[in-house]
Amino acid sequence: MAFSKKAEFKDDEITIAAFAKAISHPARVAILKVVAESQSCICGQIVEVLPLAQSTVSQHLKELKDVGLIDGTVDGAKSCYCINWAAFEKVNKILNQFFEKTICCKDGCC
Amino acid sequence: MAFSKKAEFKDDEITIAAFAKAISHPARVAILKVVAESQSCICGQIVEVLPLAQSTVSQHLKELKDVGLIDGTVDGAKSCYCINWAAFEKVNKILNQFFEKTICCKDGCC
DNA sequence: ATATATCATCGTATATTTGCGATTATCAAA
DNA sequence: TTTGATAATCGCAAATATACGATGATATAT
Repeated sequence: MAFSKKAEFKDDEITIAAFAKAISHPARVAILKVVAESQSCICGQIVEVLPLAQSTVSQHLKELKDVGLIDGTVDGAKSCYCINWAAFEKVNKILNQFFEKTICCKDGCC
Repeated sequence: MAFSKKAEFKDDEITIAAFAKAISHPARVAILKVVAESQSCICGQIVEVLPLAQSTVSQHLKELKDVGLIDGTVDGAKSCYCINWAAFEKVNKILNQFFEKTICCKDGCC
């Protein structure tokens, strides 16, 4: 393979793909739901409800944090994760725009 | 790793992740745009506008076909790909619902 | 019938992701 | 200070994804 070709695409295509990638694993979808819906968003409580080890959950949390969907604050020995609602809405908007703007321009193909 | 844990999550989480995965690579985002917007949707023409080899594009097309986003019809020696607009709308709806339904239920965490 | 064009599939190499245990760092409590 | 709890990070193994050239299959053109 030698190297990835991802960078050779258009910016908006790269952005859409990156955001989609963030939610392209069930664990991360589940984490977002748990963090959004629970009163507290302590890492340990997320681990409890997921069928994954603590270190694995931590990695998924990091990925979501890297893309901006969640914020993490150190709260003593614990870490508190929260949805970044602004980013959350932005991702929704960008994905939605992709689908809305990709409209049928063809007359009779297929 | 031994085995994937994807199957241990909830159905809707798996579905959302699978659809997101389909558009988690810039090449597939680009392909969807090209197929939707071009008058014809011949594989060769898609290859022309992408920085990828024919076999690679064919693989990405297969992934999009597997998830239902596009249909492929053999047209003589050529292959004609089209957006499955029903599936396209469904994916948009499901992703959108995930974002819309994941609302803030917390009062004062973080 | 042979040659050419188009595209899917196979085989392969490399990159990335996923997952876990072990370790480390930090804070709280004893 | 030591102990325990929490969570990030490291190191490793295995699975998946990405990418391409080569090959195969099919249809068209000569």
